[in-house]
Formats: sequence, structure tokens, C-alpha cells
Amino acid sequence: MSRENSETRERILASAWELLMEAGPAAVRMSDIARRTGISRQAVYLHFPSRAELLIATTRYIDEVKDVDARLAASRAADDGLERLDAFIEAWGNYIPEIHGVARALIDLQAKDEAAQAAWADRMDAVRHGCRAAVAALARDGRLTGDLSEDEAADLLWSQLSVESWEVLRLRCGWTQARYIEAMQQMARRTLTA
Amino acid sequence: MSRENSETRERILASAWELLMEAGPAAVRMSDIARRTGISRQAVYLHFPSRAELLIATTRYIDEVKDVDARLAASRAADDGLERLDAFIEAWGNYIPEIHGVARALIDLQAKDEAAQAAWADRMDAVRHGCRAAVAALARDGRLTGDLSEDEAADLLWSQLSVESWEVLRLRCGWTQARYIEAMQQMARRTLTA
DNA sequence: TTGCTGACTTGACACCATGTCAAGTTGACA
DNA sequence: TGTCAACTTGACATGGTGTCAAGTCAGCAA
Repeated sequence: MSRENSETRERILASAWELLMEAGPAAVRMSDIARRTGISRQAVYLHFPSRAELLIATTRYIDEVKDVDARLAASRAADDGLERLDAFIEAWGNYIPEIHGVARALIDLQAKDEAAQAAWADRMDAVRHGCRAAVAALARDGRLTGDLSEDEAADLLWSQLSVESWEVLRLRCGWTQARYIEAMQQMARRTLTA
Repeated sequence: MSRENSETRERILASAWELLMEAGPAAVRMSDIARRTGISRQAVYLHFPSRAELLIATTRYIDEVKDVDARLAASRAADDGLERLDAFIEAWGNYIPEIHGVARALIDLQAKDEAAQAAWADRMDAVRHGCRAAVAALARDGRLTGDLSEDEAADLLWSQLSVESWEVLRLRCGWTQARYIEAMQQMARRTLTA
């Protein structure tokens, strides 16, 4: 562990990030990260107790560098519920490709690792809260459909905006990022508004 | 491998299925399956070359026992495009919980195993074709929205109907199966029809 | 009876990634 | 000069998959 803001620690995180962007997540082993950082495999363990913790720290590192908070805050600025919904989908939808490498690694790790499971659930809960806020704004404007409760509407939006769905449309179906955003916005509007 | 329809082979598949329904997929090791079947771990390898192949065979076995084809055929019976869409969503949506254990195991395995990846992609392609057929029927009735091409509409429906989305709503959000089906039908209707 | 065959068992082992442990090196700083 | 933290090297345990070799055993055929 050592001190929080060690220079080596940050270099490890940067290496992990690089590798996750380049290769599939399975290909990013502790030894790969060490080699890329230019240190021994064991040295990595001086900074992170496990691969799971390292990956979790990597997401936090990326969030910091990419400043998610600022992006999502912008989506909260819109007064109008509909605009806000669009802005939220755009902000989150455009963030997915940036974190996708790490996200995939963490999702894969969930099967085996409890810590990874908790970490990913925690991050996704943040998105869920964003969905709830957007839906609440919609309800306040009286634009929420009568077929769904606020919670249901938020859940539905949340499931639509999952990283897995993004992967399906973007990677498997070959959609462009712009088309993805547009389709999600339209889908949300049609599904959630009266 | 031996002969295709060995009795032991079928007992192994049944054990794998049982275990996948009971426990998390990570807990279903080759030794667990062997123990449940009442044979040695090595004997399992006399029938299946790898865990991936065994799991793939298990999905085929379940499909056979549960008769998916018949279910999906029923959804093709409806003349009206909208009814057909509803029927397809109901048929597939109600099939998900039955295969969920194996599906999850196969999805988890994808990270490491190429064969599992191909097998799951293949099965999901079948669903994608179902989506395409339902969307085509909608288009034939002139009910498809102008905002989406047939392919796009099918892709969108496909991403909505993923096992992962089902997991989110059903397991994480605690929706009932009936509510899930209803919501997916409504969502599809609103998103895809003019 | 003898001998063969196929399904299965037992037990050992290689592999691979994670994570641990212990002893040694090195450079900065008091 | 001595100490300490960061790092290195190398060995090793663990856990699951998959392989290999030798042996058991029932059934069946000449």
C-alpha cells in the first residue's frame, strides 16, 4: 500500500489503464502491468493487495483524470426534464467508451471476486441515482408516463444504459457512437414520457 | 467423447444443469459435476473435452428438454405484427429464467474461453434472428417507426432483450417476471412502432 | 475357458495466474 | 556511517483445468 500518492503507484495505474485500453482484460495480468510499469511483479503488490483492488483503483483514477463528476453535473444543469434526460444520456453514454476497458475487466472479475462485484455494483449505483434524478425531473414536469412508477422508470432507464447494452449495439452491431446516443435518447423519451 | 447418446453423458449434463440452477456458476467445477453424477472427475473428460464444451452441450440439452423451438414457433404464428412482437418477447422473456444458470456460466466463461464466446454468440444470434423476424413482420404491416431501419430496430430490440438486462431488472431491481415481460413489451411497442 | 474391449477408477503431474514469504540491493537522507 | 523505504530476486503455496499411464471390471465372443 504505502503512501497514497506515491509516484510509482500512479505509474502502475497508468500502465493498467493503457493495457486495458489496448488488449482484452484477460490479457492484463499482474506481470503485464508490472512489465509495462518497468518494475517487478512483486513491487505491484507493495502498492495494491490484489488484482481486484488494483482494477478498482484504476477506475477511480480514470474517473479523476476524466472528471466524471463535472460531466454529470452538467447534465443536472438543465431546467427542463426532457432536456435533462437527454443531457444525462449523452453524458453517461459518451463516458462509457472511455471506461470500457476497465469496465469490462471489472465485469469479468465479478464472477470470481467479491470485491470486484461490490466495486462495480457501487459504480453502477451511481448511474442508477443519475437515472432516478433524471426521472424525478421528468415527473416534476408532469411528463412521466402513467404506466410506470418513478422507480420503475428509473430502473428501466438504468438497464437500457448498461455497459453491456452499449457493447451489444456499439461492438457487436457496429453502431456509431453518435447513433447509439441518439437511439438511447429517443428510446428513453418514448418509453418514459407520456 | 464416446458415442453421442451415452447414458452417462446425459447424467453428466443433467448434473451440470442441476448444479447451475442451484449454485453460482463459479461454484460448478468439473469435480462438482463429477461428484454429483457419481463418477470420477476424469470420467467426465471421457465425455467432454473441456468445461466449455460441457457447458455448451448443457445449453443444447436444456434447449432440447425445454423445447425452445416449439416456443418460438408459437410466436411466429400470429399474423398481426404487433401481436407477433408481443408473443416473441413473451416467449423469449419467459425462457430466460429457465436457462439463466447456464447462461450466466457461459457468459462468465467468455472472458477466458474462445469456444464459450463462440457458443454464446451463436445462441444469441438465434435470438437476434427472432428479433429481425418480429421487426420484419412489423414493417410488413407498415407499423415500424420511420426513425429506425429494420436492422436498427432489430438490434435495439435485441439489446433490450439481453440476459444481462433481464438480470438487472429481475435480480438487482427485484421486478417480478410478469412486470418484466409487460415492461419489455410496452417498451418495444413504443420504441419500434410509429 | 480365455482373451478382448470399453467404460470407468486412481493417482500423479504439468500448467498458469494469483498471492505470499524471505533475503538481498540500492539510494536518499540524518 | 547507519538506517529506512522502495524495490529486486527467487522460491513456494494454492486452486482449478486438463493430460497421462496403469489398473479394475463386466460383458461378450471365439
